[in-house]
Amino acid sequence: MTTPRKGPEDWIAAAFKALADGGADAVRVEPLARALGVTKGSFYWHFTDRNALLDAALDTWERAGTEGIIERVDASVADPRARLLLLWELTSGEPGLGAELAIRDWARRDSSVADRVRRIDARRLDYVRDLLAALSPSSHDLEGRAMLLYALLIGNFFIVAQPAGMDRAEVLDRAVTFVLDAARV
Amino acid sequence: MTTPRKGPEDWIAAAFKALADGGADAVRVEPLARALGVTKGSFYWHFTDRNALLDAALDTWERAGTEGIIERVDASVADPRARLLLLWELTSGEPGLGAELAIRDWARRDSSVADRVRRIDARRLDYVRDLLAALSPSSHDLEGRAMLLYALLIGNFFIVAQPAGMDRAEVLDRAVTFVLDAARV
DNA sequence: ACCTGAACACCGTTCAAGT
DNA sequence: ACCTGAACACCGTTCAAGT
Repeated sequence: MTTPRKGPEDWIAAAFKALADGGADAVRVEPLARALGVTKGSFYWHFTDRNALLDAALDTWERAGTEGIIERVDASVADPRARLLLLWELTSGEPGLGAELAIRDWARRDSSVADRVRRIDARRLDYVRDLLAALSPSSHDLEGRAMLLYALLIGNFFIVAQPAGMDRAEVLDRAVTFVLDAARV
Repeated sequence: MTTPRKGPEDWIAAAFKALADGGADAVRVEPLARALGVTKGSFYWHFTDRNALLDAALDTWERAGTEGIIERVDASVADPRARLLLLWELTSGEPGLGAELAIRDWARRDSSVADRVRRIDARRLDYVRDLLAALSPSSHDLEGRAMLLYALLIGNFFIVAQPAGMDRAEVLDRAVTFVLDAARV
C-alpha cells in the first residue's frame, strides 16, 4: 500500500549511504532506483543528472563531517583535552566519514569538490586551534601546533599500519603531550 | 609501419598513468585500447580482466611509492633532517603519488589492496623511524614520535587548506623541531 | 506532478574468426 | 601468438506516453 513515489530526500539519503559505503562510484542511478523501488527514469524528474545527486549527497556529508561532529563533541564533554580525544575517536570510526577518502580523491579532479574540502579543513582546523588555545597557556606557534594535530588526525585516519604496541588513542595522547610541551619554550 | 602489437608492459604503463591521473575509475579498457591503437578485444589476450590490469598497475605504484622514493632521497642527501625535508617535498608533489588517495580509498573495499597499503605504511614508517633515531640522541618514545611525523606526512599531503602564513615546508620544519624537543624529557 | 518503458551511447567481457 | 569484430550485459541519459 506504500506509494512508490520518492522525493529528492529519499534519493539523497540513499546516495549518501552509498557514498559512505562504497565511494562515489557506488552512487549509481539504476541500482539506487532498484533499491528505492522505482525505475531509473523517475530519477530524472528530481535531478538533472547523476552529478546533481552526488552534489546533494556532498551537502549532507559536509554538514555531518564538520558541524555535526563538532556539536556532538561539544555536547558530550567540556574539558578541551577530552574534546580532542573524543574528536579523535569520532573521526576514527564514524561511518559518516567513510566517504572522506573518496571525496578527497574526487576533489583532485573537481574544483567545486575541492572547495568543499577546503572549507571543511579550515573549519576543523579552527576548532582544533581553539581547543589547543584553551589547553595551552602559551600561544607560541599556535598555528603550527594546530596544523600538526589536525594533520595527525587526518593522517592517522588514513594510515592502515599502526606502530607496534600502540593503539590510536595512545598515539593521539602522546601527540597532544608533545604539542603542549613544545609550547613551553 | 609500427606494429599495432602491444605487450602487457604497454597496458600496464598506460594503466599506471591513468591511475595516477584520474584514479581507479579512469583505468578503463576501451579508452586505453583506443589510446594504444588496438581494439579492446586484444586486451583480453594479455589479461584476465580489468582487475588484473589494476593489480599490475598497483605493483608499479607500490614500488615507485616506497623503495623508489626512499632510494632517491638517500641518493640525494646524507643528513637525516635534510632527508626528512626532501621526503616531505617528494611526497607532496610527486605524480607517482597522485593515486595514493584513490588507492587508500580502494583499500577500504578490497583486502588485497589493504594489504599493499599496510606494507607501504610499515615500510615508510620504518624509514621515518630510522631517520628520527639518527637525528635524536634519545630513543625516548621513538615509535610515538615516528608515527607522529609519518601521520603528519600523510595528513598534510591530503589536507587542502593550509594555515595562514605558512607553507608546507614550514609546517614540517616546525614539526621536526617539536618532535625532537619532545625527546628531551 | 510524478512515473514508466523504450531507446540509445558507452564500456566490460566473451568468443569465433582472422593473420 | 596476437588481434579484430560482433555480440551481450550493465548503466547513464532522454523522452514520449501514461496516471
